[in-house]
Amino acid sequence: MTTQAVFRALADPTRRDILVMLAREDMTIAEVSEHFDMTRAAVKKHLSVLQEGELISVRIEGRARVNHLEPHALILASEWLDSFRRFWDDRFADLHQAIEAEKSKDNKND
Amino acid sequence: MTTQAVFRALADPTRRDILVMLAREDMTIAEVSEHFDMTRAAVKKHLSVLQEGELISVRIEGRARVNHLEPHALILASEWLDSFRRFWDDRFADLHQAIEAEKSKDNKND
DNA sequence: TTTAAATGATACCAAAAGGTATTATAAAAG
DNA sequence: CTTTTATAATACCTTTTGGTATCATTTAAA
Repeated sequence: MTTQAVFRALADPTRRDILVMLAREDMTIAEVSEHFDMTRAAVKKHLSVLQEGELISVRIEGRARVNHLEPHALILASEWLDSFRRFWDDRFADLHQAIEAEKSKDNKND
Repeated sequence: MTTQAVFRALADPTRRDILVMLAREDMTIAEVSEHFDMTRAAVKKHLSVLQEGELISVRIEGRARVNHLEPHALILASEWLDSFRRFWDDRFADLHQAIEAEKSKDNKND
């Protein structure tokens, strides 16, 4: 697990969506695929990238592969970002409202 | 500024290194380039990506372009990750030591 | 045991990413 | 004005990325 593997995994919007989905419940490849307009093979590739970055783990149940969120690696990214916190902490309150506005725009664009 | 633009900007190790450098002091393209084994043009491209993600701003001083860290966008990424915090908070203490070990390996691999 | 379901594996393709080299501009210095 | 410095812009190249299609493999079900 490297910082690079984690940030690379987070760089794709499909993969970030998959993480959000897996935060709610474990899912098979087929179940994850239902939520996207792409082939199962493409989704499988994204899941492989997430697994390489160790953001998810997989357990095999019969013929199914059940994907499970592994938050461990996310801590790495979170801590990397935290090292910049001194630059924004003192004006965080001022910025908070602006960020909320940005985030609502975001949902339409991502 | 979108979540996508921010995570895309963070996906490259050179760009993350640039952010760390700019956290210490504002720098021109030439100054940033001195720290990397690539052409100024390549560094300029990375700076453009960082600017598109609004992780840096640029002010023009004569013929120089001075790059400046803008932590605002980093908050967006930080908050996105924080939404997963409930998955790791209760076992954070257990994981902390393992993460420190991972990070020291990291510095060699990134 | 045949068949259907879930996934794995491979080859292939187009677009994007990361890089170089080259040429053009704009501003400071002599 | 000429020259040097700092950067911009463009064309080009190679590798990676995100996707498809196809075929093989494994497991559950009829």
